[in-house]
Amino acid sequence: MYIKLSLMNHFLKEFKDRGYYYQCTDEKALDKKLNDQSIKGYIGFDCTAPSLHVGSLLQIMCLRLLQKHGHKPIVLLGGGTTRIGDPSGKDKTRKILEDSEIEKNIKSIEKILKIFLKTNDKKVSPIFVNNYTWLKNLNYISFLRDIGKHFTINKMLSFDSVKLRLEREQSLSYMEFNYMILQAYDFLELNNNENCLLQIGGSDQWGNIVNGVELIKRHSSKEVYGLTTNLITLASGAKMGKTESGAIWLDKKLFSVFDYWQFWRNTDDRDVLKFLKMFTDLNLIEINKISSQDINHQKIILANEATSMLHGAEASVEAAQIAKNSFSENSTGENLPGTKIDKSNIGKDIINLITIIDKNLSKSEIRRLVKSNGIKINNQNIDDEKFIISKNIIDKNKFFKLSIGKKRHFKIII
RNA sequence: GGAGGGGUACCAAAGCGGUCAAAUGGGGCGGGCUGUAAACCCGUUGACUUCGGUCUUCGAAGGUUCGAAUCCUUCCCCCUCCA
Repeated sequence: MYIKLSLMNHFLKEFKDRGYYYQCTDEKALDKKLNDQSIKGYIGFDCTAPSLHVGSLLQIMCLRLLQKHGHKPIVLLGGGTTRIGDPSGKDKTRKILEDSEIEKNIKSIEKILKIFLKTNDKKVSPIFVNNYTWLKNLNYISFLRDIGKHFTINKMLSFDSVKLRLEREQSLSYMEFNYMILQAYDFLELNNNENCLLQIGGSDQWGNIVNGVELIKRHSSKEVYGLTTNLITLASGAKMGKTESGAIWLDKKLFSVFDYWQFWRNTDDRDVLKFLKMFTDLNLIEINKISSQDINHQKIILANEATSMLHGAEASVEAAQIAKNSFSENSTGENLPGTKIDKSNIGKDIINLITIIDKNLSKSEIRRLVKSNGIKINNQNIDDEKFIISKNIIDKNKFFKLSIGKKRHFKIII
């Protein structure tokens, strides 16, 4: 009995200690609820993108934390609401996706979430729902009578997502205007069907979440809770999860394991402790100990933890090994993931070769790289743009190492 | 509806007949220093190039001119103030 209680206990405390907490509809009541019983809590995921990226990782960590404390996470995939588009924080109506695309997105997003929420404990195994299943069949008249009557336009107009749009005189379609009602209805639906008592979301979701809580109070006279997470601010002021070169995807098809590991390894010194707390399973006492160690060591721990959580321990170790090898001076590149090229490429010059390796680089850019000592073959600087890929550079194992800048290394297999 | 201001490269913002592939800042990229960090310093930042140049860019389409981002016409889109 004692053990069971302690497992459930202090979800909110840890939620705060890890730096997730932003606000809560009724903190005391929720804390009591969470400590008294195992509940179900949900987070909704938008299905606009082909996968999830690091920007959604905090929400995923919240669901994991629920599990850790003996609560059951519900993943709501916004198959229905994605067809409408959340106006929060957006100036313009988003382009509406094709149904087939949304379905495809849902599948790959679900796949990622299943990795993070995998557990042998049935009591906390995740429930996946798609709000399209209930939204698609809504009857307009009865919806307006049952649900619509609980919303006043006066109040709806006061929400930031709506207000900001109107203030800037940017059009807000009636369709989008309904988004918040649908999200509130989702909560009601989950409360009815699953007895879900909690919705978690980013701080920008506060308005939508509160709507759900209030709808349930009015419609079903039941008390449920909303909890929001901090917006992550990086030391550099940039947005978490997006880099110049694009999003940090959680799908290895879109963003390789090695790059993912590197992403964490390259964390700004000032963000390391924050990230260890937010994005690893290490307990806080342990993190505290780690934080006094060498900063680079801390980053490696962060990278290992974050990568193995998503891609598995084995892949993480491999990535760490590749990193170790590729950043040591005399690495032959043997351990790098290989890129195969056709042997007809022997005899081509360096410019044309790199065109094949990175299709985003233009020939002018490659020329510039060569001129500014940015290209290496087998750790040798290439300063002639007419350098020909000849047989002499190829190792007996039929590969050579190509480096673009200091951080991008390729094992080119012929 | 009335009056005015504006759309320039990834972003912000100068240029307002030739010397403009377009100042400056931010961002990016490469190099240096270091620790695969930050800060800082240097270089670079349309494409193609036989490195001589060539081609495409300043909201869109036309026009004037030897010559236009710059002048004219039409159109599209934004913003501010008044009603």
